[in-house]
Amino acid sequence: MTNRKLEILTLAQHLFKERGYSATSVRDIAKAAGVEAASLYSHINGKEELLDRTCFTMAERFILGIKEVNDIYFDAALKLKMAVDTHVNILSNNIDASVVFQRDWRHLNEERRAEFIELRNAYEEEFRVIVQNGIDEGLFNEVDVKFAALTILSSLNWIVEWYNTEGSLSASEIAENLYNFILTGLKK
Amino acid sequence: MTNRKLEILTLAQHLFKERGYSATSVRDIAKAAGVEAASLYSHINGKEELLDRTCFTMAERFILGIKEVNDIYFDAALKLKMAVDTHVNILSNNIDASVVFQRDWRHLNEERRAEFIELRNAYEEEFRVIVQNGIDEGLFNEVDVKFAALTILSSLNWIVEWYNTEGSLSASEIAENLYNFILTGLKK
DNA sequence: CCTACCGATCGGTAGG
DNA sequence: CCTACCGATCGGTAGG
Repeated sequence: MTNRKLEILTLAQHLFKERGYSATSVRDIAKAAGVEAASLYSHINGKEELLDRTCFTMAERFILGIKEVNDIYFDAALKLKMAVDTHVNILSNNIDASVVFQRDWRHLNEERRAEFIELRNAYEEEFRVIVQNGIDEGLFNEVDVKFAALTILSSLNWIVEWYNTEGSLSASEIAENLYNFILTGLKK
Repeated sequence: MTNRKLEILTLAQHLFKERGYSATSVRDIAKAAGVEAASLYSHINGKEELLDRTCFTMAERFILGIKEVNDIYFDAALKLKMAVDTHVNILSNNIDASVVFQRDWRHLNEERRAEFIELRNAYEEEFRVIVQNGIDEGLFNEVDVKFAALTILSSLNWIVEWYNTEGSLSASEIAENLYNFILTGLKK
């Protein structure tokens, strides 16, 4: 990918985040890039390619992250801690792309959408395995594993709605707070 | 609101949920209603009215729900339990509208969007107050109140992504699971 | 609720 | 990277 193409992709991701994929026109992206709409097509195949790259690049990042965590750590609680930390770090380092990844994957074409859902399921499965390990090791309560994994991921994903790089909490601090919340809850 | 208008609104909410507000055309809605696009305009003022009604009707439901909870209960843990139950019940009884409420409010016009954000903030504030009460009463850990309220709400809101009325868990069971998770976390 | 139609904008192409 | 342009579709209106 050329520098210029990456530049266009980054601009597009920002617009997609702000307005949504469908409500962002090729002309909006062109304007942000300082060129005419037609000129974009010497760099990209079409609008959908920008969505596709965003969704699959993010999916790869998340999957790579969780695989690394699972390779390095053995204790389920530590695995969960590191998985949360990795997830939050990927989100906070790619806020625009993360929102698109979470919200606009529905606009992928049928074939790619199916592939995307498979990748997302594989990622969620890794979280389920960690929770199951924790239960087997006697560390975690005997919760519904599927339910717990979804709840954990949803509490993580929402941060893209309010996270900003100039906020009082760093990504690592947010991850630590979230991990503590997931592990011990509100109760004193 | 006439029956026919409510019918059109319900059909629109379903399409908005599936495709997103921007990617749903007036003709899509008309087709679902079994009429020509022009015929819709004897019932509605425009596409945006359908979004507006959806967002604000849901906002009112949530706010009414939390006010009722705060009026009836005094103990912070019980308040939280009932707030979670009410929230999950509203979500599960209005899945289509809930998704639109959560995702597509961005497409409201500037003025209405500002009003909407205020309502949402007011709702979140009620959750913050409950968490703060719990801390003051010595029931809850001394967490960051704003952070905790956001995390609680995010873990609740995600259920619209996978909830289906024929699933093995009822809305009340889901609410109970979520409450237990929020209160005590994973740790044994 | 319909037919007929509006101007605006859409994603994208041809040709340079 | 541009000008010029394409057919398709958009939200919506006029008039019945």
